[in-house]
Amino acid sequence: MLDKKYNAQEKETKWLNYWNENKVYEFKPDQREVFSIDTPPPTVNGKIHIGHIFSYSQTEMIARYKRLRGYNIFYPFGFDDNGLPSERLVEKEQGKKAHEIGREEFSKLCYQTTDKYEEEFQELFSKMGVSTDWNIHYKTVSPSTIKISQTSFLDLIDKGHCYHKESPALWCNECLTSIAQAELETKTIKTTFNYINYSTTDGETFTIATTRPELIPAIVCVFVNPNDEKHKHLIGKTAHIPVIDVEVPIMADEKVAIDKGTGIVMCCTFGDQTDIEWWKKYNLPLKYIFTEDGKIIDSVPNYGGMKIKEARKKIIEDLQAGGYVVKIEELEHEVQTHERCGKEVEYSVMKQWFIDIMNHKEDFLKIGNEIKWHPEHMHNRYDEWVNNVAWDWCISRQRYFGVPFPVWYCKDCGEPIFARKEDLPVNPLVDSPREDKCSKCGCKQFVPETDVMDTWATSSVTPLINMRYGQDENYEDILKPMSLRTNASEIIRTWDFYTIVKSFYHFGQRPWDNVMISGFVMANKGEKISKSKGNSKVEPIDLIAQYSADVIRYWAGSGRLGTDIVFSEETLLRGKKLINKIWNVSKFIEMHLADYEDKEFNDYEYIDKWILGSFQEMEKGFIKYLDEYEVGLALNHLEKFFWNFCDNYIEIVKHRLYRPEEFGDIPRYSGQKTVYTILYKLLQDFSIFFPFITEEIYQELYKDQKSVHITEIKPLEFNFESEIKNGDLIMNIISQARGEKTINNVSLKTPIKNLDLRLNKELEDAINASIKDFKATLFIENLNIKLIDNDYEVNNIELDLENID
RNA sequence: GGGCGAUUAGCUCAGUUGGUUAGAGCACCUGCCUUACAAGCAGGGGGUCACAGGUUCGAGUCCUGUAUCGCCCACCA
Repeated sequence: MLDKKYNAQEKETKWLNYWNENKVYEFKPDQREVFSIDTPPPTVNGKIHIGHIFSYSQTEMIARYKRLRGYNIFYPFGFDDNGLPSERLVEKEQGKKAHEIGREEFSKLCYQTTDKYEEEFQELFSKMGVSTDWNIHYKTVSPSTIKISQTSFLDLIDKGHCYHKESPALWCNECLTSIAQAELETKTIKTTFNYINYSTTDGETFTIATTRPELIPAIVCVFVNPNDEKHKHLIGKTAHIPVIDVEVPIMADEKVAIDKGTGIVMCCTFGDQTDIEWWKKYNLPLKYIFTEDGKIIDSVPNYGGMKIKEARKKIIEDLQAGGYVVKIEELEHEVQTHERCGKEVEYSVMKQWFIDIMNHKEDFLKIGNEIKWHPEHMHNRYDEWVNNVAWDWCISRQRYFGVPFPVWYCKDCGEPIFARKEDLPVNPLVDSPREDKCSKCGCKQFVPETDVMDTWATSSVTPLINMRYGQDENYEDILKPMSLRTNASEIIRTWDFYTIVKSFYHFGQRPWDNVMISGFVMANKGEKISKSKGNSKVEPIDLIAQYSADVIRYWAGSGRLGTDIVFSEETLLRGKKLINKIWNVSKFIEMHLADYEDKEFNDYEYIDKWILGSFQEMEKGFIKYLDEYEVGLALNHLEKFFWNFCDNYIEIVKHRLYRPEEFGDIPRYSGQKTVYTILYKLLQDFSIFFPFITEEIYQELYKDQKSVHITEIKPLEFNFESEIKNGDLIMNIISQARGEKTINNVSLKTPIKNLDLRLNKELEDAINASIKDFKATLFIENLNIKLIDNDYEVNNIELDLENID
């Protein structure tokens, strides 16, 4: 027997244990077709917020749907624990910087800390009912994944897509590491626009505006646009730079915008990306003036040793003292910052490992076209990024906690010596190469690579991790490509893009067939939830305790795919009501199935045909939405049917179920068979969204399988078009008659003394076919029907106001 | 500045390929203790579908422009 009230806390724990013990979500290859999901390994940085719950729930619903459609589900879960986010977490918890702790000790702390949080993460996601097989879960920094990342690196080396080169790279002088273009975040800051006078060696004065006067010591050239009538006469002359007292050439380049600033630009190595382009294009000298931790190098007179911002202040003062400053404007502009720490980025020049992006953009676009994007317009985001990406992918990080490069260098000639694939994983700081001398110069001493790989370099191999790439027992056949990748739109440019890059280089093919992109959770309309704003008012764990996982999932499963959603207590309340209703109607149905035996039956009552046919139609649409990954629309569609089922169908059939002596045993059985069939299917469909309460009801009433979650959705195959159409019209008439009672402020049980209807022939037949149900539902004493051509008219309702019980 | 998306009831959102009178939940108002459920049921009020043009017999839906918001990118002269 179902309990009078549903106790979510108790039942959710119960079914979690049950699923675990019975290995309901276990993946084992068999004859069934595999549906595989490449789900994002959350970054282990201490917090799972409601945004994670939102997007992971949507994926998980797809897993459940496909499982019910008979697929063998490969749905692993991972944690992205390597790299900067983990390091920053540990630094924060320890109150010390990594270099103060020491490399070995720091790594140990990183492992401990991420382990601790991963346990919490796993518990939280389990509580949400995520139907993953925890036996195939992974971490991006375990020995086996390090092996795969290193194998991937060596494979790209072998294929010539990865190179080591001294080249300008984006540099964060807070994190003390190089970073990739994809890790940039733009930020608006207030600064000053400084108009500074320079002169040519033949005495002409001209003005350049700059926000970064501290770069003046790095100036190598001045550019004007060759079409700039006002300034083109300066081309070819030599400029004298005050304060640092050097002379540089004035050159022409079309990239100079005539209407920006004064139309004259100083090129410093390196102030921005254009500087780097010009440096390469015109073979300009290199004047690198910053230290890696954000100071001016000592060899710069007057400013050496100062922090960048101090130097900026000082040099403006010096220029003002010399009378070179024309004016200073306040300016708000956008600068590029490192997304992990928010500090402005600089450029550095050092040897780094790069993966070739620029030579294969066409291939990456082609693969983007082969993948189905849901919603479709997200494909544009990808194309836009690939078209605009301007750098090869720098994968070296001068950090500690990550996948080491399996590389040593010859002490004499610098030639890299790679580990052998069969020896992986290796840590060059601890292990030695097998070779005893450099193949190039014969030197016998080696220097280990101290850099580690970028987080994305390792998380972009999740499909490889999933397929156990390069291992003896692997799933390469099954998972090339995987069925589905899911993530939020902000990491299309990183995780999706880099995974495509790697898949293309390793296998020459797409990593997945489908990509499903979720929206963001907004704190309020137009305000994204973010840690910096601290506007995530709700903790997932508290919400589960307060509302239950099923209810949270209702909220997470609402709305359109790829569309932002506002966190809404109202939606939670709506879910709570829906779940309550599912419970109550199940209790009702259970009550009337006490003597029920399921058997072949075809003699359905008219109204039963109506609801069975309606369900069949509804489920068609439901399946269509889910096949398009629109979980929210599917749920909406199902919910709408469900309330109709409760408020209309159940209200009609209850008379027949309660009083067989009046309606007959066969009509009662028809009703029983109908509610039995529909509740079973409703439980299946709802189980995608509410895995807990549906399991509780299923186990109590049906239990033809170990779990509702491994049953199979088999669409009904009735032919009840006419019953659906006319049944809906009958509902309209019932609604109108009920309205009449409400308007008269009387109970719906009030008898109707006389009801005069005008109906067309088809509808008259329908009402005659369901006459007992119809009269019982409305408590009709006399029914008079006249034929007309239109659908129907309710001509007269006469209530029996004296005979109210 | 570029790309993509959004803008529908007081609030949160649906509205498939253009087709009667634009829907739901919450909130509000009025009834109803009805042998599952008052966390319920039956009704009601509330919308110039962001704005301005256009295409069409017909536009919330298609086209153009504008505004506001969001995400991504570019802008450090």
